[in-house]
Amino acid sequence: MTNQLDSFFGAMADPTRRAVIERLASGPASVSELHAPHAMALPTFMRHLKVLEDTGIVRSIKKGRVRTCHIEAAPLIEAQGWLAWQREIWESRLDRLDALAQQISNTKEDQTDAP
Amino acid sequence: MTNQLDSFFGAMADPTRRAVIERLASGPASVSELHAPHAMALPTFMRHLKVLEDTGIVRSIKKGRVRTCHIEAAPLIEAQGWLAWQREIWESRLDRLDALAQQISNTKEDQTDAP
DNA sequence: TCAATACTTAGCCACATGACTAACCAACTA
DNA sequence: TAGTTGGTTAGTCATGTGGCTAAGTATTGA
Repeated sequence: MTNQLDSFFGAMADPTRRAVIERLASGPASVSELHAPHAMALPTFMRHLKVLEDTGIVRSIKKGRVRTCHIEAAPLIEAQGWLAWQREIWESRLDRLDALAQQISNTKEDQTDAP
Repeated sequence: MTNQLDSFFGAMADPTRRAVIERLASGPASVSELHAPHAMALPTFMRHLKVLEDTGIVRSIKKGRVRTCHIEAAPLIEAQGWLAWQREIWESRLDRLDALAQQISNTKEDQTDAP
């Protein structure tokens, strides 16, 4: 279960791989098209692609000698969800602290007003 | 610039570190409190904490012999923003494809209707 | 059919990462 | 003040990751 997030975040931790995602967000592309802007050997680049495919972020089909890649949104949405969830918990806690702080300051006011 | 995302995603790629975030989302805690549920040596755990601190996701203050940690939302929000941005591009592209598909099917209807 | 194209496989190397133990320091507490 | 608690530093080790070259396979176009 957490394994999904492990490999997703791991995949996104590399700038080359994030660049591939950014490129693929605007439409499918072949391996060499994706490789072109990156100054590294093709086999090295292919291994980055493999990481993305293994994680399920990218899918590809080979037709003839060309492999075309496209993006798969599900893992991206899941990770975004996890982050949103954490943020929600964190922010609701801040709200509670805020409420508590107000409560305390109100009590204080009562005390100073009363006698 | 992208370096920020690099280290953030790298930090989140480990289940121990994500568990720490999940714990800290519901309030600050000391190192030993954070360590307790994890079956690993303290120095090992401390290095996970260091990764989180270096990335700016966690801050800590030492008072006496106790170090108390709390979460810092900014990097979390930034990463969420990046994911949302990618998703937006991807979805708007799907919308455009959709519109294009409709346009084509309309043209087809016109053609079949006309003669 | 032959050469170019588009990957693919195999194998190597350097450095990063995650885990451990052992020993240490500093601050409470009895 | 002596022991305990809470954290820290140092050093070792195995595995993972990102990079390379060299050589191989399968399509495609001339």
